[in-house]
Amino acid sequence: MTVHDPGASVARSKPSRPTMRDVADAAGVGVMTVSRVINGAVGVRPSTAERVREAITRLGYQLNHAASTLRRRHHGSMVIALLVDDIANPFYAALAGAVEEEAREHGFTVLFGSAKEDLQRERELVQAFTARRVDGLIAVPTDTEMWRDALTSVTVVFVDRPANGLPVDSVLVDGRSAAERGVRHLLEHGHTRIGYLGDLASIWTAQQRLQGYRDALGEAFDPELVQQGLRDAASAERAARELLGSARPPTALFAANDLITIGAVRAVAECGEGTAVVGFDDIVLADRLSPPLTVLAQDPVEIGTTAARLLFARLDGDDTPRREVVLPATLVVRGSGESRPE
Amino acid sequence: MTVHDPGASVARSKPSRPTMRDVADAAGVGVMTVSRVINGAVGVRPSTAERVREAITRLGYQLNHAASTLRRRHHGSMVIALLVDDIANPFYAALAGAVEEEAREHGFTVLFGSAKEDLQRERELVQAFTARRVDGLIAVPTDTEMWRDALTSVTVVFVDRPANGLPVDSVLVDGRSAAERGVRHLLEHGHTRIGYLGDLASIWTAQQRLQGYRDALGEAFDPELVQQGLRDAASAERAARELLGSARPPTALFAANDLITIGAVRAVAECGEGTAVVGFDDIVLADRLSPPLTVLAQDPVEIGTTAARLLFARLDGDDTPRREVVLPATLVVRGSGESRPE
DNA sequence: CTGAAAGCGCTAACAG
DNA sequence: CTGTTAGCGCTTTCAG
Repeated sequence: MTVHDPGASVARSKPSRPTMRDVADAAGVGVMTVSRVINGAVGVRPSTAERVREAITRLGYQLNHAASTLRRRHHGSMVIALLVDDIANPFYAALAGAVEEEAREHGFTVLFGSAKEDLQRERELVQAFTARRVDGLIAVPTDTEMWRDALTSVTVVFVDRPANGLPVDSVLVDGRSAAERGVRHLLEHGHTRIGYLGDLASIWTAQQRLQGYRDALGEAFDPELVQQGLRDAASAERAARELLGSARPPTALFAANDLITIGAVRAVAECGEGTAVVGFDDIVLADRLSPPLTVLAQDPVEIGTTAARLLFARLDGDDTPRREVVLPATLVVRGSGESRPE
Repeated sequence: MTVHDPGASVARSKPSRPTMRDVADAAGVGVMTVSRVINGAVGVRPSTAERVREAITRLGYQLNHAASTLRRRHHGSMVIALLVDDIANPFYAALAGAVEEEAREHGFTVLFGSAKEDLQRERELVQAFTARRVDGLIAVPTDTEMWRDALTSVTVVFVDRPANGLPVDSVLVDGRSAAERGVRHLLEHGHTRIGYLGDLASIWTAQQRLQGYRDALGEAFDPELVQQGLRDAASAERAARELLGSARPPTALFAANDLITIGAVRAVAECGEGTAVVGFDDIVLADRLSPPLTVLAQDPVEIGTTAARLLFARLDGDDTPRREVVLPATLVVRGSGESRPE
């Protein structure tokens, strides 16, 4: 025989929660009265409302949101979903915080998922979100094509990747211009051999940034200085070491995102003393590194806020033509990009 | 008259999605057959199943998860929620990533919310989560008391704060010991006047870390060197500057979390040259600061994974007595904590 | 192997 | 001001 100590044992097999019927019975009223009290008691006698409220707290009743939205057709689930590459990346974490804040102001709760640049996983997440009938979806899409179906059932806003003709709002950053600006900055300081460290070539932002790099270099572009497919700081560090250890090493490095910049900084510190670095995305304490890190800073909070506002405007009935908001990334000069080659 | 270009205009007023009835009619079968096909067709003739599947894809049907869990009592919503202080904080972002990973392996989707140390907000979030009938909840609780009700309806795991007698599993970090270890490290390098920079005194982890600081100092404890209530890097920097600018400034600083450490590093760099620093929580590129930052590193991924595993074990039926897992924070010696006072 | 009826918890649409 | 009836989309139960 097993003895359970209710105080020390974790409550299992949760008792089935009280329903509206239970509350109605306890208060001696009909279910509709309870429903009315819960949804902002209009047209309920104060004394009755009070009795109902008392029964609610006494029974510990809580509205079943799923059941309620099942019946009222027009009112949505009041949930939006956020689909990013990886929530653990500080950039997306900051974006998520901004989206949550905006959602909260509209009374929405937020689901999230990290696709990790995996198509299968992205599909599963979108599937899970739509099955849960989210009212809106803010996403960093990997494969634009698979989104066709999803669009028919949920309002979507893309972030970081263009709509490709799909009827969706999108929030982008002009990474091409920014990268060009960053590489030009290095050229202006006398560098001619500038290494490029980038993420997967399949990612739109990676393509844009590489394009900016090429545009700045023009004739001087040398494919031997380009390393792509870098998904984390460790692989970026390896790639940077490789470039720095080659026969004719670059005198400067352009790192195409935050994780890659971290790897580049490590590599330069350990085997590329004096190599200039310009990174895409700002990093915490970048100003306290030695040398202080020159970066092209995106504003994840602004991106998230903008995307969320576009989404909620749509949910509030805005049916104007689709919009594409392009935000800038600004060059923050701190030191690492201003050293001249020997 | 308004002309809508369906290609360029954002799809509004989503057409009501096809139901199981629609699929059944389209396939010329009853709804139950459709239901059976969707939930792993056992006992359905292959040819019939095929016709149903065809209708499903043709109509673009998607199961309404809310409706389905409404009827089947025992099967839950397959959603868990994560309640943290602030998802934008890299520490919680990493934790969230770990929780999501674990959830995905169990087929669960994750809701999240940031309470931002605001009781009202925490209550609203818990309310929203339970109304959505989440099966589980991983939370960094602000006010342990308000959780009593929630516990009756959902399985909860606490992170970063103790259960206080509530029947909940919890995952903690021994911040007292870690802080004591960190401060002792400074004492061993000759520091006697060590400033303390901490978060709100109401937060359990902040209390623990302050206690560790006091334990290490013993008789030498001086309340004048203690600054609390620091909620972000900016306020931490101000507080640190104040300590460093005082008549008898400390020769070392103990920063009680990641955000505070960032502020402390800034303050030291600008007006406390040579002041030793030990920070709680590791920071990206901490090893590349000058001097490299000595920290007490917690492992957010391990914390998140552990919490999620405890939760899913409970959801899978584990009804053993409640557990309290205590993880360590390890001293990582890098340089900023080893400089000796002049 | 398949379908019809009942009902999950709630709200819309009517009655009183 | 309040209650009754129907039914949201689905699964359970039970009868073919």
